[in-house]
Amino acid sequence: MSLTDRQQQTYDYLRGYVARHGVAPKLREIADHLGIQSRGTVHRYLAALADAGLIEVEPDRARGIRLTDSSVKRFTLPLVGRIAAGQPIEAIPDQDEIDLSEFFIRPNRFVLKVTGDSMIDDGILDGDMVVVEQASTARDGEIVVALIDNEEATLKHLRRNVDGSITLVPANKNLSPMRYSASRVQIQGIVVGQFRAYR
Amino acid sequence: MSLTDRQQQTYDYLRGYVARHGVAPKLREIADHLGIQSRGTVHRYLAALADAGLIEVEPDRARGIRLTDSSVKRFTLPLVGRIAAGQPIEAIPDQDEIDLSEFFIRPNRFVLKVTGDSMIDDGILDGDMVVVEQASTARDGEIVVALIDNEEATLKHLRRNVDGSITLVPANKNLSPMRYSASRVQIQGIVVGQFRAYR
DNA sequence: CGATATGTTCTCTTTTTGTTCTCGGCAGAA
DNA sequence: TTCTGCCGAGAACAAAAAGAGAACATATCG
Repeated sequence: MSLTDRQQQTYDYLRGYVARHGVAPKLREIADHLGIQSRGTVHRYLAALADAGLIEVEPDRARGIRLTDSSVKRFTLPLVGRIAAGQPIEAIPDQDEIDLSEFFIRPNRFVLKVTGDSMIDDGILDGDMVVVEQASTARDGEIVVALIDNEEATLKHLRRNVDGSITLVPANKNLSPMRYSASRVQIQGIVVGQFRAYR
Repeated sequence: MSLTDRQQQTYDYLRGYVARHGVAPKLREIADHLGIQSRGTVHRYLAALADAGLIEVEPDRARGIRLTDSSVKRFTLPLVGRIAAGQPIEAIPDQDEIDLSEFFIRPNRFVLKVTGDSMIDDGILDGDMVVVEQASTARDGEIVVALIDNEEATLKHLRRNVDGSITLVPANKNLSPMRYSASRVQIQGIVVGQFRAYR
């Protein structure tokens, strides 16, 4: 059995709403979206969707609609493929969805907003957000949040020198690496991700 | 079991308050925030939250509310502050959490993995992911996924010329803008975000 | 200690939300 | 044409939730 137009629209709206808000809408909200006044009519659509097995309804509960199994992972986006200059979009096999929470969300992580251009050659621009994992040590070459003399916090590449001192290397041709004794530099975290929103 | 709107609002306020002040608010403060007079009503919400396992309440204690471990939202990260070269980390007031789902997860969006260096001057590197919103038109200057002659897909800045033709502008000094008649260029989406994982 | 603030429990009323129903309009099929 | 299915409006009702506020218990602080 297939859905009518209105039932399909209701279902589409439901999925989008849940993706955006994490909870189901009220019947009134669905009615507003469909441009109708009657909650009763909406209820009939929901009954049809429940009948088709697409949703489950908890009786008498506000927002008591659940999407069944379906593709309702909240934090996933479809990963369509690879794009390159001069090539058509290439599909990526065996990976059709990317879970952003697995990408970024772990314990002991936090977000910093970046000001300044010291990492611009690594594609970390002024205004970008970086995801930082709390750590007091880091491997050579990693991007770290370092606190110098308990005063200045910076974002730099870490380089350990043979004599035990530490060099903090910016990713910006106009800036110079700075060398410090190990005691002056305290590592606060390691950059594990970066993101940016355009609008 | 899921939360009602008011319970959710109470919970959101709690999390923000704790992040800001380090301690839980009083019932009166919660009531003020919700715009109601009754502490009793607030208490009922707290009971529901405790029932859901999101908080623990120490009886009769002022500010005796604790957030449970499980109350860490899966898709939010604490936004600690701003980091700049040569400055300590600066706390950002009134914004304690960043919801990555609000940032990225919307209907009609998908992710592409970028190959190539054509947008490197905009901080979009080889291997980065871009979040694309499906669209057939775009405003001048926006980064778009464009299909040329139904064959080649590229990531470029859009520039509309006065004669109606379209110029696709790479963000790479070594590459040149390319001009096409409007009929040859089909816009498939607008880049609304970008992210990258380092390990 | 007393005074005040805060949390707890309770009842009552109002509002919101979901549920069920009837009615009529409309379009396409028989 | 009639019949049927889908749609929308809205009334009436039930359940849940919200809000107010009183009364009391406990904590906190001078």
